[in-house]
Amino acid sequence: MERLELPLSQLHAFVVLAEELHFGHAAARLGIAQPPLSQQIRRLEDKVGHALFSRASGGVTLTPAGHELLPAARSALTGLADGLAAARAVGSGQAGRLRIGFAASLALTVLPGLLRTFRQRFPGVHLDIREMPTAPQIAALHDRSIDVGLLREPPATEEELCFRTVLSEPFVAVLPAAHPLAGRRTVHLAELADSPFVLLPRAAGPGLHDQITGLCTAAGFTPRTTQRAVEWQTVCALVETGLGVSLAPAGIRRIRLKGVAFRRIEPSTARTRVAVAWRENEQNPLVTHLLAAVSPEPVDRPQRSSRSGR
Amino acid sequence: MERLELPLSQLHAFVVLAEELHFGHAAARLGIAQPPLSQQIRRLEDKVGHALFSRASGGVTLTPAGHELLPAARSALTGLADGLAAARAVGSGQAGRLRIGFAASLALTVLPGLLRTFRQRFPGVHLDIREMPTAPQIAALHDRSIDVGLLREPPATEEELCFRTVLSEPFVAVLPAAHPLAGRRTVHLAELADSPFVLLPRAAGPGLHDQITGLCTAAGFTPRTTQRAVEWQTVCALVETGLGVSLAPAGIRRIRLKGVAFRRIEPSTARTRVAVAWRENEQNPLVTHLLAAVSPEPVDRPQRSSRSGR
DNA sequence: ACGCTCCATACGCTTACTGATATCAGGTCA
DNA sequence: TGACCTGATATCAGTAAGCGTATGGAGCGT
Repeated sequence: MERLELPLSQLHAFVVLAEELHFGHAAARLGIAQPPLSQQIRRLEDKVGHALFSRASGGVTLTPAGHELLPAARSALTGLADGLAAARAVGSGQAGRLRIGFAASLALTVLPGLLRTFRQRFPGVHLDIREMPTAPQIAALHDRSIDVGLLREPPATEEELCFRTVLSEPFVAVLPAAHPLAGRRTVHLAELADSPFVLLPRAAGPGLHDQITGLCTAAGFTPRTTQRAVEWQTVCALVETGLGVSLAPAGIRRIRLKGVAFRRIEPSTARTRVAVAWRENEQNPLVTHLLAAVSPEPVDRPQRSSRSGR
Repeated sequence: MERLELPLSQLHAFVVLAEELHFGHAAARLGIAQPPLSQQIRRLEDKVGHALFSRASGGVTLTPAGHELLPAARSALTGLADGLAAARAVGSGQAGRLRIGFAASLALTVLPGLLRTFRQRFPGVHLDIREMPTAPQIAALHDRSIDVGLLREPPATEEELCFRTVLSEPFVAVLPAAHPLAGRRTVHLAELADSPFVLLPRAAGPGLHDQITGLCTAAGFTPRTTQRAVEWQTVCALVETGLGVSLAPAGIRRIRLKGVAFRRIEPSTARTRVAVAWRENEQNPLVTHLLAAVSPEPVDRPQRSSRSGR
């Protein structure tokens, strides 16, 4: 690609003149006087090395060379304008692509609302949503295969990544309706020591799993896991059939099953944190927009609930 | 199409930097120092309104906006370079299209050589060759449906058209080998008065037809046309079978048939002129090139045969 | 801590593009 | 022939882009 010194204004003048075939009218359309237009065309012709217009008496005409250049000039101008507009749209976050990883346990709680909010605000953005456990999310953020992660129990410190807590959920006990404790409003964790547990496989979310078993250990027992399921809905279904009890983030209440009761846990200090994660120095403005969408205060509401975490 | 002030040099710098992802290397490839390159990119980013590169430590990267702009910039640059090259080619007459009309009687004489010469010199040019009588050629030149005409007996004066005589051909008598005059080297026109004539229909070339009959009239007789044929080859074939004699431009000798003899005519001043015709103020350089190709002196031969006509 | 790489910034200079006004030249038409 | 429209030319000035050299500052490795 050799050096081509060529102001686009000249191409623009050329295209307009090719359309008008009249120097005066073209100059008026360009908002300049006629002599400058003559100069523009002349300069362009000098660069091409041949006449682009024939100024014979009786009217201005395109020469064959001009006819040849016209489509290239036109497509360059429009293509460039479009490309510029597209780049601006992407740059301002009105368009583009955002790849989001999310923990399975959030599919029913924070994720739907977040997506709805974001899609409303940025309809032009293509969202790539993929379910993945916390650790793979961290890895995916590092190798740039996702842009934002929605995960539980963020690691305290991670190089080049930022985290922000979105939600701090208490735990609830998941009990079959027939369970003796289901009549109570609050359940002490230790009271579940003898019940068989239904949990997610540890691999599906090691952080949350370890936290749950850690809570049990703190309450003085080791949970006896009789059954595992890969989704919370299945867990609830299994609990409903009386296969056992479970311990889950409060967001799970969204799953409404008749034979299942959700009860508050003591000690109530046990909480699981949901966080968004992203790369430091992220250049994609969509990430910033998503962070705004995920924040507890919607942008369009003036009030400040002062619940923002950092 | 709004005003977009955007030097192509910046786009070029952008594309090169996007390929190199290294300011120093890109600047070297562009043949400038590094600071100017930084300025170029910065100016372009200012115009776009967003960063196109991420200059994080560890390397330069394209931002999503830059990624969006890159293909548009690339295609604009290459498209423009191609368009410019094509326009130059057309402008210099190395490419393009040339529409040529030719009289039927030239199909075997000047036309083949002319086309061969021109094709050799300008292989990139597309030639549109169409057979048409003289008068339609004049009309076609006026309404711009052909660019060059090859015709016989050009009108003495014609508005906005130029003519140049290419060839001044004597006439020859076309005789069957068995004809009593075939043994002579030269034939007096009047001697053909009693022979039936084979001619082309007048409509196929009124100028030449009228000249032939005019010659006969000048020699004191009116040719008795017993047969007409639309091509000179057919005329010769008919002559060969003894159906009659004919009068034709000397170029017809190219048609070699055993039973046909071509003999010089007296008076030898009778000649038919072949001319090229083109529009005054023609902007297509191919026309000029064709005129050069049609001229008696080939450009690459230093010798001058001084036969050029005007 | 030092030096190295890499990019950004500051400064000064030159170029040339861009625009306007005024004027000229060629053609057409009344 | 003179009014008029066409586009070209001449001249001038303002602006901005382009370059180079010199320098600054951040990050990284030894």
